[in-house]
Parts: sequence; structure tokens; C-alpha cells
Amino acid sequence: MNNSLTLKDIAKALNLSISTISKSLNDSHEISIDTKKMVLEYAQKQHYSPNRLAKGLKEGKSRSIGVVVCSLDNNVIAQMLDGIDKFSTDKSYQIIIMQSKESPIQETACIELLYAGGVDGILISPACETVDFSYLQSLQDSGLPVVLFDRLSDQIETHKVGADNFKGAYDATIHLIKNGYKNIAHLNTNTILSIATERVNGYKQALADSNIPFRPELLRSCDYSDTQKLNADLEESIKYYMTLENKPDAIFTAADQISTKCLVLLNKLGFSIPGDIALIGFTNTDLAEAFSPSLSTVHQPAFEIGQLAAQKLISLIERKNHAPEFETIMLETNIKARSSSDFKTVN
Amino acid sequence: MNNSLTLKDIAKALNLSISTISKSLNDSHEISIDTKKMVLEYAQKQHYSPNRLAKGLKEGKSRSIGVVVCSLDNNVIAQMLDGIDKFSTDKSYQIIIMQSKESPIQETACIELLYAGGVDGILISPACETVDFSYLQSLQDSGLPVVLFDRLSDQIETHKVGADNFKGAYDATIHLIKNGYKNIAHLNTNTILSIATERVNGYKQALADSNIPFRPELLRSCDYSDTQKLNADLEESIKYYMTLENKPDAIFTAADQISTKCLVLLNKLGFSIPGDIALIGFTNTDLAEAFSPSLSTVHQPAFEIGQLAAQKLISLIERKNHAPEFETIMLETNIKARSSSDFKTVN
DNA sequence: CTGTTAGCGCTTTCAT
DNA sequence: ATGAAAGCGCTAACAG
Repeated sequence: MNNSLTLKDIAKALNLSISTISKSLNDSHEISIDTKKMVLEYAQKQHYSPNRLAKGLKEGKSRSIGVVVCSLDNNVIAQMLDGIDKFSTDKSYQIIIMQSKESPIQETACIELLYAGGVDGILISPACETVDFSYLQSLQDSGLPVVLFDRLSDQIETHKVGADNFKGAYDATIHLIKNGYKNIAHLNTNTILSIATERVNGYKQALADSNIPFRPELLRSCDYSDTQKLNADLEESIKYYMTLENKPDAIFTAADQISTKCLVLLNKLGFSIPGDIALIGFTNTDLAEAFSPSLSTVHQPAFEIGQLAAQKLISLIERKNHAPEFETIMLETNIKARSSSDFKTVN
Repeated sequence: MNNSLTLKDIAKALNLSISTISKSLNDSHEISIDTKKMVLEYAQKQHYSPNRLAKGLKEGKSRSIGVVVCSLDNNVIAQMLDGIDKFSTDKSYQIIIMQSKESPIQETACIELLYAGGVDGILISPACETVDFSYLQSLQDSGLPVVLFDRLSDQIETHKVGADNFKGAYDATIHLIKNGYKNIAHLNTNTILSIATERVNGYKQALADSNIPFRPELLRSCDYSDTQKLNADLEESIKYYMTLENKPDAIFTAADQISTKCLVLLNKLGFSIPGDIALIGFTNTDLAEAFSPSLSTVHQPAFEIGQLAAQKLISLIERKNHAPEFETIMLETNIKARSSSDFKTVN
């Protein structure tokens, strides 16, 4: 620790008691204006700042919140963290970020560490393979506020903030259909989290509403927990698609990594986009327009999701509402149509 | 705060004194094996975890380190944070990340907050316009370890860890020259930080070593503190370059945002890359290969920089070396040649 | 080997 | 209006 000046020091310097100093700095009514002024001035001049640990210990809270994400090195996540940071900082909460690296085990370790570290609440976007929320639930039951963001789950009851994945997937699929594509493949992740099923459902619904039969062989999922496996699964899937007798004319990808990697792979394998196959996918990178070809995307309001999640958590911590009625908030996504899904040219 | 079970609780339950419990849990030699075992077992069963705040208060340290960066939403930074996180977590330090958003004022606010929050040390990559390091220096003088990473400065004496920007720039320029380009423009940022001048110097040296005269009009800088301004400056610079009678046949860009935006802009303005003009730039995004055309880059060992910076800071905190001899470590960059700087075709 | 005690910096009764 | 004292959970010097 670094900090030097304490209440005691000020008290000594001003020939007052510690409690008088404390009360003055907290603007208590039982201190005379003159004394307050004097103390405040001295404190400012000496750059006094209260010891956070002592205050936290005394008050039983740390004014810090723990954030658990799969990875820092990820566009969408970074933008969400930005939002979380903005709101938390405004409310004078510090955020402590930890990474699960898509490992449920490491995720639990993060949560334990944060809990032991005395955070006032936890904000979490679970690893894609997390299935067991009982530990988190038990923490919540014992009084620790928890809010899910980005990747939601039905396995725990609390505030949840994410994108409207069903609608995003629906819109993306409809976009492809409107642009003349009828054989639409869908590449998703191998997670049980609702984020994946919602996107699949949006995709299916769009097909149904357009009277296009759903072809199970066009729906595939890739192992998202490991880059190696993801690359392998992706390549296998694309090759599989392109060797079908009735092969797809478009792919809708449901995850950041998959979308961008898919474009790279299609290029590498020599397929022309959108000539041989069109592409649209979830991802938030603003580099999508620099791609070859520029990539059509489903864009999530990531910053807003982060902000809102932080707001929900802090309201829970400060118990603005005494009987918390949990809500699930889903923010609208946004289709950014670019060249990779241009109108189908008849051939 | 959340945590419930305390030493007192355990002491009561086991009919021992608080200090016996404390010593047992700290594996003190002055406690009998039996007692230790009993205490440990009980503690584990009850999921005891020490109160971090109390411990920190008592020991005068928080086992947390503050990290100040310009932004979370940035490839290179995210990778560095990843490295910092890895090392810190391994050493049981928590990291508290704050963003300056390229504002020196906000940066100072972050530092103050971290200091007041009782971090054991600060890791900082300064905002590009930061010129005054006196506050940071005063904190360091008063005993708070500080380590600079990524963007270094001569204005403060401490450990510094970054990329070898001179060499990176030199290599990039030589790469262009070897591929047949002779009129090489250089786009940099408007910062005083050494990161910019080193890159300029590397560029100039490469020209000199290749007997190519340096043309001042080909060296320009853009305001990096604001996206609007950056875009404007960038567009102006490119247009300026392309209207010169003796216009450049290649551009070397010295910053992440500039490199990718430059590619987008050149495409938008209708210039062919590398036909009309070649391009190579600093950036770490692995999406560079998906660009149109794939972008040649100078890649920084960002993860390693983060790790090493964290290591240096923690060694300072734990005073492994009593008389700290400050060092500046510069890690090698890596040229990734792609299509945007392919061999010049004679025309 | 175990227990008592003081104190880290702060807030908060409860006196004065 | 000000101050004394207790206590948040923990460690460590000192007693026993």
C-alpha cells in the first residue's frame, strides 16, 4: 500500500480528535461550519484520500465489482467492458476483470477469487460450455448480487442483459432471403447457452416464415472452446457444405470468431463471395468493411449492454428496489449489409 | 461485501483463540500438527476465505495493481492486458483497469483514483498527448512502484517495457524498399511520446541506409486523440500525398488505427493497393489477412510486453532487488508481409 | 504450543 | 460542538 495521510495525522496537525475529522470530512451536521472548513481545507491541501480498505472493512463493502468474461482479446467483449467501465466509474465502483478463457473450471476459480476478494457483486458472461450455475446461484442465495450479460442462461434467476439474438438471427436470415438466397446454411457454436439456441430459432423462424423448408444438414456447430478445434471444425463444415449435391448459396454465422474466420477460409479455399456463396455473421468489428469482400454483419449494441448490466448490478447492490423483481433485457441488434451478401446474381 | 465466516467464528466453533486459528491457517511452526489439521479441515469444509480488505489493511498492501490504458477497445491493448492479467493472476494479484480515453486529464484522475484505492503499484501506457509525468513521478518518489509499458517516455525514470519501435519501423521501411518502392510516405501520430519519434527515426534510418533521400513532405502526422479528427487528418493526408507531382508509391503507417483506416480510405478513394500505392503498418489484428487486399503489418509481441511489464512491477512491489536498477526493455517486432506490399510491378 | 493484546484506518454510538 | 471508545477481520509481538 502506498497511502500515507490518515485521519489521525490530520487530527494531530489540527489539534482535534479523529472523530471530529471523520465527521467533518463526511459533512456531518454536528460539526461547526468553521471546523469543517478548516479540516476540509487542510485535507485538500495535503491531498488526503481515505483508505479504501479501511473504509470497506468498516462498512462491510468494497465498492468494487467483479467481472468475468471469456477473454479480453475480443471485440464485442471489449466494447461491453467499456460500457461496464463507464457506468461503474461514474458510480465510483472499481471493476476487477477476470478471464475464464472459455473454461468452466477456470471460471469457477475466478468467481471464488472475486468472492473471497470481497467484491460487492458479480457481472458475468459465462464460458460457452458452462452448464452448472449452482455455485453462482448459491452465492446469490447467500446475498451476493449477480447479473448475467451477453451470454444468458435459464439456469439461474437474476437480472440478465443481452442482445435480442432471436431477432438478430431472424433479421439476418431474412436479409439473405430477400437478396435472393434460398439455401441458407447456419454455423453456430456448440454451447448450451441460450444465446446459441435463440439464434438457431431465429434462423428457423425466418425460413419458416418464408416457406423455405429447414434442412438439418445445413445446420452445424463448431467447438468454440479452443482455437485449434474451431479452425478444424470450421474447415470441415465448409468443405462439407460445398460438397453437398444441393449445396448452400449462403451462410449465416452466429459468432464473432466464426464469422471472420469463415470469410478468411472461404477466400483461402478459392470460393468467391458472394458469387459462390454469400455470408453474413454476428461480429462487432468495424474492420468488417475493410474485408475482402466487405462483410455483412449483425451488430450488437455491446457498449449499451455493458452499461445496462452494470446499472442493474449496482442497483441490486444498493438495493434500490427491496424486493428485486428480476428482468431479462434484450437490446436490438442491427443488420449492416455489405458486399458479402449482395443481391444474388442469377447464373 | 459478501463474505461471512471469520476467524472469530472458527475460533468459537473450535474452542480455540483467534490467533491460534490465524497461525494455523498461515501454517505457523508454533502450532501443533493436530491443531493445524483440525483448523484447516474445518476452514475448508466451511469454505473460509480470508477477508482481503482486513488483510490488506493490516499488512499495508492490497495485492492489487492498477492498470491505466487509453482504451479497452483496441487489439494491441487487449493483448497486452491479457499478458498482464496472466502474470498478475499467477502471482495472486488482482488488476484494476482504468481507461484514459487518450485524455491526459482523465488519465490523472485514473491515477489518483487508483492511488487512493490503495493499489500496490501502477502499470501505465500513457495517453498520446500526455507530456507531464510529474504527478506520476511524485507518486513514485513517495514509494509507489510505477512501470511504463507500450508507450514509453523519457520524462520518468522507472522500468519500461515496450516494442523495439525503431527496429520495427526500420524493418518495415526496408521491406518496402526491397520490394521496389522508393517514394515512401510515413504517417504517424501527433504524440511526443518516444514511441512516435522512434518509429520516425527507424523510417529515416532505413531510407538513409538505402541511399534514398528523406523528403519532409512525405512525413505527416494525424491527431490521434479523437476519432473524428483522426479520420479527417487521414483523409487530408492521403489526398495531399496523391496530388503531389512526385507522389509516393508506398505508405508506412505507425499506429494501429491509422493502418486499418488508411486501407479502408485508400479503397474508398479508388486507389488500388499495392498497384497505385503499397501499404504496411503497425497493427496486431489477426484480421489483417482478411482485408482487401490482405494487409502487411508490423506485429508487436503484445502479450509478452504485458507479461513482462507485470513481472517488472511485481518485482518492484516485492522489492526482489533492493536498489532497483531501472531498465528499458524493448521486444522485437515482426514483419508479416502480405499482399498490400507485394513486389512493385513496373509500369 | 496456545492465548492475550494491540493496532492497521475508519465510522459510529455514546458521552461530555 | 467535540471527543472517547468500540469494533470491522486480520496479524504479530509478547506472555504464559
